[in-house]
Amino acid sequence: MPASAKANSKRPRRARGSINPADIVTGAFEFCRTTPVDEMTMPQLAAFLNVGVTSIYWYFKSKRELLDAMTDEALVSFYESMPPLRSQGWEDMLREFFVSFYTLLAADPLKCDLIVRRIGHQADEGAMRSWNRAEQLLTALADAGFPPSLARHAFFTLSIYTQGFLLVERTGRVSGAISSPPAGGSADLVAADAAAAPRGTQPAAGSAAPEDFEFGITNIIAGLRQLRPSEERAGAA
Amino acid sequence: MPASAKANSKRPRRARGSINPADIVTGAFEFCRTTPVDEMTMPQLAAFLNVGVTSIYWYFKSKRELLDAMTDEALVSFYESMPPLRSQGWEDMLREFFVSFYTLLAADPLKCDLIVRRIGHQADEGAMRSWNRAEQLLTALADAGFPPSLARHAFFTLSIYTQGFLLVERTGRVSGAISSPPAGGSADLVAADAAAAPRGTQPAAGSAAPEDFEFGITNIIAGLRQLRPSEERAGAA
DNA sequence: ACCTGAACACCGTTCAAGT
DNA sequence: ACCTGAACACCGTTCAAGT
Repeated sequence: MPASAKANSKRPRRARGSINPADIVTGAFEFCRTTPVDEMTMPQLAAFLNVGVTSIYWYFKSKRELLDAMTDEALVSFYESMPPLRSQGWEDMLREFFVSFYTLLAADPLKCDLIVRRIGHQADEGAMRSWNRAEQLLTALADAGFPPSLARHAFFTLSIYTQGFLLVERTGRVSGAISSPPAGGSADLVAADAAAAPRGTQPAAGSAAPEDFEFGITNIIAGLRQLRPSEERAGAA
Repeated sequence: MPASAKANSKRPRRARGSINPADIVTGAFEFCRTTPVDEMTMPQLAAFLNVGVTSIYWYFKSKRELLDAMTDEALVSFYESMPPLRSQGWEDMLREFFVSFYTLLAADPLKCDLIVRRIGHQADEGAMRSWNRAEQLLTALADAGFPPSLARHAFFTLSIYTQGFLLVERTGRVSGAISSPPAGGSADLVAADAAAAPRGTQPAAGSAAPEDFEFGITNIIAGLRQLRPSEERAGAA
């Protein structure tokens, strides 16, 4: 090939039906295997997909809309990959569910960013669909004697805790927060250390996270055990 | 004044000592009384402060550094505005502390954005300083028979829950999540509704938040009561 | 109908002055 | 030493074509 083919690109024009929304979203996910979503750029994505930037706007009328589509897909895939509940007792079911919840998202920064960190951008049309596992849980709680409102609160509390943990972990503020007494004896609730881990790469998931996460779950479930109406006279009436 | 003084601005050059980091940070806070931080722009801020954009870069070598400074100040001001603890028992102390925590940040979107939503950008030099209230709490827990590691976990769990709640609330995903049974009986953990509230303005803090928040605190504290080593033989040895 | 480059109004940041 | 406009390489988005 000639040595100095200056600006040799001029990508050929693509055929009429050669792109579609699904491909774009899929491509965006692939692109984000390399780059954090927050850094994904329309021109960059277009180059990656080998289309003109403006072509993307034919299918998504804004970047936000594209991110919404990605979030929808992330949610569906997330729900699908939640393993079915094996446990029988309500306590184990709750624990199992939220440990799966946490594990899945902690292992997938992109999904975590889309699902937990992204802001209330949408009504999550796609969310309601594949969402029956929660029902299962609520039912189990009802069977165990929890009144509906208490059951929902329980579910909500665990969900908030899980999301909070993922958030704080993802922002790298969690590494030695619990395990290591800060020598002088000082603790900090929002920014315990964040100095230990290297900062260049992905926040790098603080050290002892999984056990620390499970403690909170244990704690909340213990509380629910206590908050549950006593069962002695539950069967009657 | 003449009708068509086209581009009449040409702001006069400022004196040599007329800006300083403190003023810039203060100005930025003032600017954000009007605009969400995420939308604050260096040119906009400069215009608001009546300085050249580049002047800001003399004191802060990047926008990130400026935001860090803002976060530091937000943290200090946050700690200072935490009312002193009145309660005596460990349970009430914990509740009081985290309710204050929540109330303060829920009422101040800017501080919430800087402290909770911003990412692990720094070691929070300024945080460790005014941070003795947590000590107080840890001590109270120790006095109540909690081993140090358990006390820290307790504190951490409550803190994570609080931050998670603020996050989810700030992103507008919380409004009717608990109070209203979704008719069909479906619940969603990440995006319960988000469709009810108007979306244009600030996420508008979902309806029944405070009670919902306190439920989780009650729940976690109840769990701690159960997790605490039994006191019967605590005074001995 | 679908794909596209050029262009617009912005951004964060740097440079090379001005005082 | 401090303050500054012009300029740079980007961004998201729109426009006016091209096919």
